[in-house]
Amino acid sequence: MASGKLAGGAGGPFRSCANGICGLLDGGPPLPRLRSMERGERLDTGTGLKLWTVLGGIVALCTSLADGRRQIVGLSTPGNLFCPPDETERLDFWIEALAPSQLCELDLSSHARTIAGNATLASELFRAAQGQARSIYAHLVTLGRLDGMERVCLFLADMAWRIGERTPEGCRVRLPMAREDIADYLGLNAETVSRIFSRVKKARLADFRSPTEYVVQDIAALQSRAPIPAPHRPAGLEFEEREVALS
Amino acid sequence: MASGKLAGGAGGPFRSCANGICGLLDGGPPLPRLRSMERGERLDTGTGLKLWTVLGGIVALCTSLADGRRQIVGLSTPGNLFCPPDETERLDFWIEALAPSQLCELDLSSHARTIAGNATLASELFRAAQGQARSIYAHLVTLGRLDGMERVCLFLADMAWRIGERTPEGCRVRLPMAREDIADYLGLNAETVSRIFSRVKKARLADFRSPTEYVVQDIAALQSRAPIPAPHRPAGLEFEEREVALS
DNA sequence: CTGGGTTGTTGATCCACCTCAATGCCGGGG
DNA sequence: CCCCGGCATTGAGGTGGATCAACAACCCAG
Repeated sequence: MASGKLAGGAGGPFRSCANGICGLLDGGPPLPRLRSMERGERLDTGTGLKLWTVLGGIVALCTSLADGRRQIVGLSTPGNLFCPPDETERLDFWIEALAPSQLCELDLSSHARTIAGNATLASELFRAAQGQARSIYAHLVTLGRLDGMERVCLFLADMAWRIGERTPEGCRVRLPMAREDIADYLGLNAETVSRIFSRVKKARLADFRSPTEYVVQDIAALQSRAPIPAPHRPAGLEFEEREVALS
Repeated sequence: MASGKLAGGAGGPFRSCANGICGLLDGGPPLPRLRSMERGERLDTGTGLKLWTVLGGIVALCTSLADGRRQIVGLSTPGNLFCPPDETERLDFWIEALAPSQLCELDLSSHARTIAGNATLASELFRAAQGQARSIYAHLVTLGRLDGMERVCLFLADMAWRIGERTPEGCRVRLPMAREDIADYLGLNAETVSRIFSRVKKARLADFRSPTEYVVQDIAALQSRAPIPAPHRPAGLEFEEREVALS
């Protein structure tokens, strides 16, 4: 009999990651591995089931096409947990730091039997994957049906929720990624992103203090420029804070 | 002690769906519910965890935006298993038949405790969700980075793998959905889809015998028009055929 | 067979975004 | 200090796909 939290809690993401999931594994090797990544550094996801938590910075899950076009399929900011597709059916995925980042890797590939034998762990993983699917769907609709202005407003609002800090003059965001990266996430190109930023500023939806910093007075107004809402909670695979009783 | 198959097998998808998953539930009510849907008919996904298998026809998982734009986020053809996002965070999803279809619904919402207590079932669900995520990622890259011609070629090749029948003159496909539906799946509009079909025919990549039927000589050539491959296996949440020992 | 509704095709036009190119800005190193 | 490389911004011009509209093909009912 044991008990643990799967996320959040006093220890922060790393502690909870280690305490929560690892507590569910029966006596394997000490699993969590801490990594630091420079901007632009890539990490191969390899084979087998792995989970990552972002401790600091911002990382992207990326793919590229045969001709070099890149698409970022997901962003993770501190507190997010994510899990790349384990089998890459000729689409190769990698993890890339868009700014200096720290993350924690949990390699579960040698614990397939543990997972198959631990219902609590397996159903938590299932719940988490369901949550992740939800945010991919939202991104998919964004790419399929929204125009540039709508995509950018949604993105700026999303980043404000994720990493903005409240100040007396509004929500201040230090943008930790380049225009190129934003473009590859939104299915646009860097020049278009830059142009739309100028339009956003002119429309007073966000105030750009520098290329890497903006202040939003009214996040709701910003995201209502798009006909679907941005998630108020950070997107990505994430465990909710709740107790789970283990058997 | 019991044993079952989670998909495929002699009984076809319905039997396996009933035999497999239901066999994993401890004595609840007989769960699988058979539904017939007319073209255009919608089915609300409701709340709670539900799984569907398609027995015949073709169904789509759809969303729409505040201004009416529709996006089809996934297609399911016979043999596919799918699972809509359970919580619709202000994005409303529904299931829509694009042609007369039959499907089988498994309502697991009252079996949360069973899932949390049955490691085999929970880890199968997790594996299935992982597989579903993989196909959403592929679709996301399609919408983010491919042009119209590439999207359409990938789609035609995908449909050939899913529902084509081999004939001496090539792979013959009866297209069970309207141009509008294809457009909403590919993030285009109906006129553009029609125009691109004409280009595909002119390029002899596929031979349209009628608006709803085409023959492909070389599926590989078709999908190689796009820089990423179409999945050879039908996309969507799908259980592989394999035995699972239950405890 | 005929008429009406639905769906598919094709054309003309427009516009959002891409591409290419020039310039500006900033930080680091000699 | 200047120079240089990387990134952001802005402009000019081209294009793929959307929009609007006309028409053709087909299905079904009467």
